[in-house]
Amino acid sequence: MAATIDEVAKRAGVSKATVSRVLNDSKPVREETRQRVMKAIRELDFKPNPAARSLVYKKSRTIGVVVTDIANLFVSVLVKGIEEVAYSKGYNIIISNSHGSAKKEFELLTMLKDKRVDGIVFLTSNLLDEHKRFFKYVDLPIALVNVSCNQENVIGIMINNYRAAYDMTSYFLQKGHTRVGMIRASFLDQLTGRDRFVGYWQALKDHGIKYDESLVKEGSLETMDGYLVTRELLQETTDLEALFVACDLMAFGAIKAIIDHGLRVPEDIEVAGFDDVPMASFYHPALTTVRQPIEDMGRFASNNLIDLIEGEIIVKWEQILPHEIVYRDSTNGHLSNKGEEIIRC
Amino acid sequence: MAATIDEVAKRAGVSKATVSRVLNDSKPVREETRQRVMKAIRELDFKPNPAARSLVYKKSRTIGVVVTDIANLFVSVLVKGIEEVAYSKGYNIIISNSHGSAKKEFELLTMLKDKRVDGIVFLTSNLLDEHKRFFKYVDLPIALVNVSCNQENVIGIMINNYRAAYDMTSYFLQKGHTRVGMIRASFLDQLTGRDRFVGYWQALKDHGIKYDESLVKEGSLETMDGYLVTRELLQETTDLEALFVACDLMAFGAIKAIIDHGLRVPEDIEVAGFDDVPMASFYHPALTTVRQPIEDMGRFASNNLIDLIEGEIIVKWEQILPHEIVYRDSTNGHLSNKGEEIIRC
DNA sequence: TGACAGTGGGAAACCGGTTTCCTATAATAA
DNA sequence: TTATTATAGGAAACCGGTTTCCCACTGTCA
Repeated sequence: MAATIDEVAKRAGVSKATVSRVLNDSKPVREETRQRVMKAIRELDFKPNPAARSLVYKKSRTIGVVVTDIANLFVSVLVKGIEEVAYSKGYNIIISNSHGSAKKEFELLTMLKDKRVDGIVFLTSNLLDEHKRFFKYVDLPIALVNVSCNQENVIGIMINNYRAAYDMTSYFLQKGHTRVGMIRASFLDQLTGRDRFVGYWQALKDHGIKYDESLVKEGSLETMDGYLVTRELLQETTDLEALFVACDLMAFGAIKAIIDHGLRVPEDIEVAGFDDVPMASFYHPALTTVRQPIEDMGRFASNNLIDLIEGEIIVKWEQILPHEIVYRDSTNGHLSNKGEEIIRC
Repeated sequence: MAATIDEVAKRAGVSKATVSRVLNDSKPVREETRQRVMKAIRELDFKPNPAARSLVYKKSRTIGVVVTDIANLFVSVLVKGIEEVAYSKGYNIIISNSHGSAKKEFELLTMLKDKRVDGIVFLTSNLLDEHKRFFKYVDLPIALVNVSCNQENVIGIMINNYRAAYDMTSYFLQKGHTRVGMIRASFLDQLTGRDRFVGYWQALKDHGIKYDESLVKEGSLETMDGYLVTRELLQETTDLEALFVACDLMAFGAIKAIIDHGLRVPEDIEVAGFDDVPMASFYHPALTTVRQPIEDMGRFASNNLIDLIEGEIIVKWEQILPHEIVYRDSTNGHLSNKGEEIIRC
């Protein structure tokens, strides 16, 4: 259907080698000839077949993206950033969902390797040693989001999760709360989950508050789980003053659970989330949260990965992006209490 | 790096034609030979190069997905459905965002054609005649979501938007409300937007309520716009009793605006949305809404498109999926008032 | 005028598969 | 035993590009 280089060559009265030269200006071509070729290309609406090109170049100009669940707000915003940069650099992305299963993740990584993608952006909720071994096996440039992995050809993009959690918890403590709970990511989630939990733990310690295990619950990263787990927490505890939730989606569920339990946010219990997904400011009450530059994280992942693919020299194998804390109604605004306020960290 | 068919052939002591035959069992091969080849394939971890294959088959086993904004909840859930089916059938999807701009849409459709995708799933907020002409030009199987287009090689997947809007509006009217407003999709959005508006309009008419233009506002499909537009509406109107919003994301913004305006939902104003995005049941108050089977719509789009690509006979060029109405707190439950209740339509 | 370098462009090899065409051998029929 | 027919599998063409290799032609210098 589509025109081939041979047809262009014939129409322009040259060999296909010449057409190729014009296409990529890889070798000087006489101006008059170039014009003839260009004309033929235009007239036939010729576009080189990417499969044929990949075959010679041994590059597919495609990057694979493995995520836990594209329907998750954090993930889809991330993908948006990835896509934007990839597209602008002439790469395509192919997306696949692992549903958080490590088995599926390996399956997908293998599939992508077999599809000959040039590199992979990988978002997992739990980086295992097995993953690291696998990275060596697939032998492709890889960009990890939210995790780092000190390994050849693997770059990491993240924020300082520890610091963010520490600051958010400290904020509660500085307001004088002593019963501050946390909904953290379930145990499997080692990476960001652990850092955020440790930040919480350390802040308590530094403020001389004893860590109380009964105020900490674990959930997967979904709204439903935030709801269920918080309901449990409320049934077991009566003096909770503030709750730090490890991601916004769970925080929405947590707030809902608190209200359904007959308490008010922030009057009875203050709640803070993590991520600043697009909905956070429109939830009622508007959610105080740690703003991750999610879309930027996607852009960076894409950008650095493509640099790596194209053989640029990588100086920063680990990229820590700045985060902000956004104070909104769910914690009754900032200390100074002037409505939404953003603190850059 | 990766093994080629020649290496496999050499190792198995056969010609590459034979390896290919074993790979695709396209012609009988002696069992003993097949075993030898299989062994070589296993030992070299050989996977046929998809670029080389595409070149011969003139098929890329890739489908392009053009959406307005992947970070939108409706869209990402849709993509999830698309991906699931495509993956299970051995297709990859490549995603691109149009940001709702028709110019970008044409650019992307062209790009996908040039990339030699086998078909395209297309989600637009506004189907123009120019699009239809373009479909002819790209000459590829196309699946449209939320729109139909009576044209060769173009299939449509949608729900009965008119009916859903009609039912939802009637519900308000049956409760005795007479001042029922609507936030509809902005004018550009002809397709689903129009059907939903006409459903609202017709329901009013059938219940003998005069259509009042001042109760209808338009917004893009984002939360922020729902907020802004509702705020305007509230400033201009004092006797609003119920509000039907054309999509959940805008409905969240609308509820927020009502509360910020000092009124209560549902006590003062009842609000209903459209879509049933994952967050709807966890918003506070939980949102009454039309449940579109979004993920299923994605699955159907993917499935039917692949059938079309593979030359199956298509009987239903237009697929109307069933919708449901989910009654939740934002309208104070169903007529019978028994909490969340789902009516299948 | 002849030797030599520089330049434009064609022929052919190549990328890694699939498929057509054909031959050698085994199996069957006469 | 010979003629005929299947069957397995090799050689080569092909898909649509890029790149190497080489040659013809032009312009420069001796």
